[in-house]
Amino acid sequence: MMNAFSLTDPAMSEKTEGLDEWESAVIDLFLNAANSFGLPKSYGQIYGLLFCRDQALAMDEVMNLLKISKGSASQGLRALRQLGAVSSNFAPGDRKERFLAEIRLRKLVSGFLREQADPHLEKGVARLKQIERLLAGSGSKDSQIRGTRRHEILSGWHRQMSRLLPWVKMIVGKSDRMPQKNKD
Amino acid sequence: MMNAFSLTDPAMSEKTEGLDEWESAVIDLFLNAANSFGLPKSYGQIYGLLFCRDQALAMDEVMNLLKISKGSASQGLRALRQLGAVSSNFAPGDRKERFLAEIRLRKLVSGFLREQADPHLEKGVARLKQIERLLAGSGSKDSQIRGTRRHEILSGWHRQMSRLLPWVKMIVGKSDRMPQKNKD
DNA sequence: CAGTTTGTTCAAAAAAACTTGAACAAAAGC
DNA sequence: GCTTTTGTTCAAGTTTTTTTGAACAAACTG
Repeated sequence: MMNAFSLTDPAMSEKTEGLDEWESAVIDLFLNAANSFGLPKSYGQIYGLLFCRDQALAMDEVMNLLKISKGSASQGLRALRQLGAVSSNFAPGDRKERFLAEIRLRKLVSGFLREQADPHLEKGVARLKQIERLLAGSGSKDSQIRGTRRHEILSGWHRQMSRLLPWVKMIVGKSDRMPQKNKD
Repeated sequence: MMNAFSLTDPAMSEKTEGLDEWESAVIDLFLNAANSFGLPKSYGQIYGLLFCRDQALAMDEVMNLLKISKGSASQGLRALRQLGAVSSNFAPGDRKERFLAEIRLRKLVSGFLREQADPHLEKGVARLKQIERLLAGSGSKDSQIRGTRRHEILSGWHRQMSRLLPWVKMIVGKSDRMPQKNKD
């Protein structure tokens, strides 16, 4: 139950034990991608590892392969599941929860938008209302007119962004299916 | 973090001297937005301030109104110009460079994508090539097959993201013009 | 039930990102 | 040329975010 395959060179196995070179490169790719999306590096590493594997991995395997702490693994896996980027199976007769990467881009994008973009749009509504409220307060007549214009501009932006998101999901959804395996 | 705006308290007006309440709220909105986009807070503040104003502001005015350092103001304004989010005019007979916010959403979005998304896509090509190279290296036959599949998936994602960006620019561009003034 | 395995939480440590301000350069005025 | 104004750079300081690991809880086992 411990490992899937043995390494050819025991001397090199200390550093990236259990990971092939290409896997390390993929993990590093996702590490950087996570950073760009404003997510912790460890989330990217975890996703990258699962992305490489056909078999679902348990938390301790993730910890050991990536050499990250229990806390990071636990929090990372939870957040990724929340984002819809990994799913978990409780294999029958096994106590461990095992994790698998979601590889359909459409799902990844829509999960990300749902968790990151949608909340911001909602908060935006509240902020616009607050600005509207403040407009009546202090300030010269001139400032109030200017403020009203700015409020209108921001409202327009908000409307446009709200319209954009469904399109993004749609466009990415098109032809999401990969050449080979279709796990849908 | 020293955010915020004083609510109806004249005693606190020292802090946000020169800013109306609604302006502070707008600046705070952009501060948060910048954070969400992975940009430093100060960039958001600077853009927010310029967004509020009809007149172009000089760097020292930005510094004083926002109470930020010279370094932040200088770097922030430069980065924002690079993003196409602010433009600068050298008023004739004036030594100071003065800055104005770009308020066309289309321009903001395309600038952001150009500076942030496009470079990542380019780097992605290089990374995919690197993975391809590593695939031939160490690893069992089984791992190589798996790696090849993953490489194909990533290539597909890359293609899709490349297709998406032009659409985003187009969709946001549509009806960018605001109800009132048309500055195009 | 006592012992073991599995997973969560959170305070403290470490790392990363941002801001500051003083030294420096560039250009204009005198 | 010398001084003043304007803007840049970057090392050091500050703040924020992320990671760690030990204590805790929950669930299974025998």
